[in-house]
Amino acid sequence: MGRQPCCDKLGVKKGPWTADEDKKLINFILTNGQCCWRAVPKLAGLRRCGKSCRLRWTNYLRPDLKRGLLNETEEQLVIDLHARLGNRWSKIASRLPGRTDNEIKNHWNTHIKKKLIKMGIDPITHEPLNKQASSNDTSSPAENLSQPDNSHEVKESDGILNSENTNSSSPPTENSCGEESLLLDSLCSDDSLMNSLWLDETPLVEALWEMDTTLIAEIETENTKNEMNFVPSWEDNCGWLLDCQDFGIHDFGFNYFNEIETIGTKENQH
DNA sequence: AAGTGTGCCAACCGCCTCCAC
DNA sequence: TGTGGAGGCGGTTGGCACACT
Repeated sequence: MGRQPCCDKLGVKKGPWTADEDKKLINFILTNGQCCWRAVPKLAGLRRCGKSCRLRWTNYLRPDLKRGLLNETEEQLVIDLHARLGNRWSKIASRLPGRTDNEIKNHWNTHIKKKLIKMGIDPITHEPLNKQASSNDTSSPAENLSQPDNSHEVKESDGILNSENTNSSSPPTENSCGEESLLLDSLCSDDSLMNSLWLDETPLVEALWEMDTTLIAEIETENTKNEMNFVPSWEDNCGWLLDCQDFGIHDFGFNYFNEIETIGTKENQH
C-alpha cells in the first residue's frame, strides 16, 4: 500500500480559484491563523486540497505579498543568490521580502534565464558560455552580475561558503550603482548571512528582515525619489484587492479584514 | 478578421524532510 | 529505531492573453 493522498481526491476541486473561495480562505486564515493545512478546506468550507489552500495563500493571498514584476535590484539579487544557492527558490525568496518562491522561479524561467543567455552567461553555472576563453576576463558579461563566483555548487556539509574565498569581500563592480550596489554590497559582505542560509539557522528570517529594513533606510536616504518599495504597507499589499472587481470588495474591503482580525484576536485570547 | 505562435503565470504533482508516535 | 503523516519544495503543465502573420 502506498502513501495515502494528502486529501481525498474525490470531490476535490482543481483549477483556478474563484473569488468566493479566496474569500473563504482569507476569512479562515485571518480568523484561525495558519495551522494544519489538511484541515483547512473542511473547516473553511472549501472543496480543495489542503496543499492547494496553502499554495493559494502563500503565493497569492498573503497580505504581505508584493505584486508585479521584479525590479532590477530584485532581479540582480536573484541572480546573485542563484549563483550561490542554485535552484533553492524558497531560500532565495526568503531574501526578497514580499516575493514567493513560485514567483521568483517563474521570473527566473521566463525572464532572467533568457537575459543571461543573451548576455552569454550560462544560467545554470553562471559562467560565461565560452568560459574557456577567459574565466577571469573582467570584460566578460559576468561582470554585470556582480561577479557571481563559480563555486555556487557549494558543498552544504562544509558549512562554509566557498565564495568566501573568492569574492565575498570584493568591491562592487563599476556598473553597480545606487540601491543595486547597496543591496549587492550587503549581500557580498554578509558572509555570516550566507552561512546561515546554508546552515538553516532559525534566527535567519529575523536577521534577514533586519538587514533588509536597514537597507531600505539606506536606500531611501540615498535616493528618496526612487520608487522602490521593499516593505510595502498593508494597504500597498492589499491594494490589488481594491482593483479586483470580481472580489466584491464592497462587502469584503479592509474593514472586513480588520473585522476578521479583531475577531481572530479576541478568539485567540480565549 | 481569423488563425497560429509565444510568453507568462497560477496551479498541480510528486518527492523530500521533519517530526510525532 | 522505524514508520507514517503533514508540510515544504522544486519541476512541470495548462490555459489565458497578447503578438504576429
